[in-house]
Amino acid sequence: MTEPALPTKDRLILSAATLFRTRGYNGVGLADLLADAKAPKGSLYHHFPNGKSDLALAAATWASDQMLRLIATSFDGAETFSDGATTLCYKLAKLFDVTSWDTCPIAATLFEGPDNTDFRAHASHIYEGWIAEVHDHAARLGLSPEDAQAKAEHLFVLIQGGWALARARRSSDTLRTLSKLM
Amino acid sequence: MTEPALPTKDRLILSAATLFRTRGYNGVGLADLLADAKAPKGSLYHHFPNGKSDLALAAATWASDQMLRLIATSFDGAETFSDGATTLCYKLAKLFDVTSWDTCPIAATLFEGPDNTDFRAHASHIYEGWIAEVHDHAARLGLSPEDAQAKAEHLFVLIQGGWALARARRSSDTLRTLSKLM
DNA sequence: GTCACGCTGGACCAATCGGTCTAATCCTGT
DNA sequence: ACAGGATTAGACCGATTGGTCCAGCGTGAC
Repeated sequence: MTEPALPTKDRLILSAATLFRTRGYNGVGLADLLADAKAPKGSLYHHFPNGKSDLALAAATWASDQMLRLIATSFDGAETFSDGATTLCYKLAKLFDVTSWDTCPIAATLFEGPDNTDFRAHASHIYEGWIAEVHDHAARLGLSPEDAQAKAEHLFVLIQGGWALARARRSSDTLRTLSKLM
Repeated sequence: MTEPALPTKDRLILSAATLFRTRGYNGVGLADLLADAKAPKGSLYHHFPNGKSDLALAAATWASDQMLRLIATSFDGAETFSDGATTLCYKLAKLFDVTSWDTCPIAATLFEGPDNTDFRAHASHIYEGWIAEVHDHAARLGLSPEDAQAKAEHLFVLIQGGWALARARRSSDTLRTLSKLM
């Protein structure tokens, strides 16, 4: 399941991102995590001195970077904001089908942790990063700063909500029809 | 915190709904649950033979009923669909401020359980119930069946996504501006 | 060669997990 | 008053939890 060629630290992050995403922070024990990453307990606490919580922050950041890249590639070739938004929704739908993601990985990983303030701040920072990325593309495509901000937040809301409905129905179609709602 | 006058079974459901909502299914141990409900372990397994998972289903149903009632009261006095939707968003914003809800209670309770198929089916059924309730009000207010369904799903998506953003920002304002997006 | 250090492997720990079981108690119908 | 089911109270259980600790491994520099 996990590339054995990857360095241990990366394998831990990848396994954590995958498992937290599907079962939530509290739903995954260190035993499962280490078995999936094929790493011993010593390595975990060497790379992440604070253990599970440190790993969760790293996994969330990793997942966020993936999302940022998805946003960038969706809008890079777009002529209009609407085009970029539609492409993003279709890419997310494909991702939904491939990985059967159960939740927004950030929510699953960060909104349960023991140290709520740190986790919550990190989650908020990540979400604002996504919105900022969309905002920048919107501005580049000609929207006024206020319109760009509004559109970016609107798209965020649609994607979060659309993902929730897609998960409940186990169908990615909801995500594909999202762009019609903008 | 919990009314001592309520029967034990109801106290268990109420505590479960509250705790699962804020910390997620796996984030709450039976010890916390029983302490909050001021009930001994024997009572739990008397009223809910399958223990924690039975209780989670009951708690989710209870939370869903609350939401259905909120939808009904929002649309009952409304002249147009838009009016009802706006009222609902404002009521949810107030609820957000009062309870500091962290997640959609259904998602927090049901999308983690050990028996994924049962839990998932229950969650899906509950969500469709919300959409159906909105659909009926929309149809009553003059929308065609197709429009009513589309509007109901659109509102569901906006609320789910808007709640996620409101939670990250710790501000209910996001929910109040939602109705402008319909 | 050998020293030092980043990393691994896993034994071990107290605490907590969800769940079982039985005795005591409460309540209601007669 | 009494019977008997419904409910409560909590001791107890094995499994698992996240975390600590240290001995050993591999590999570079000198």
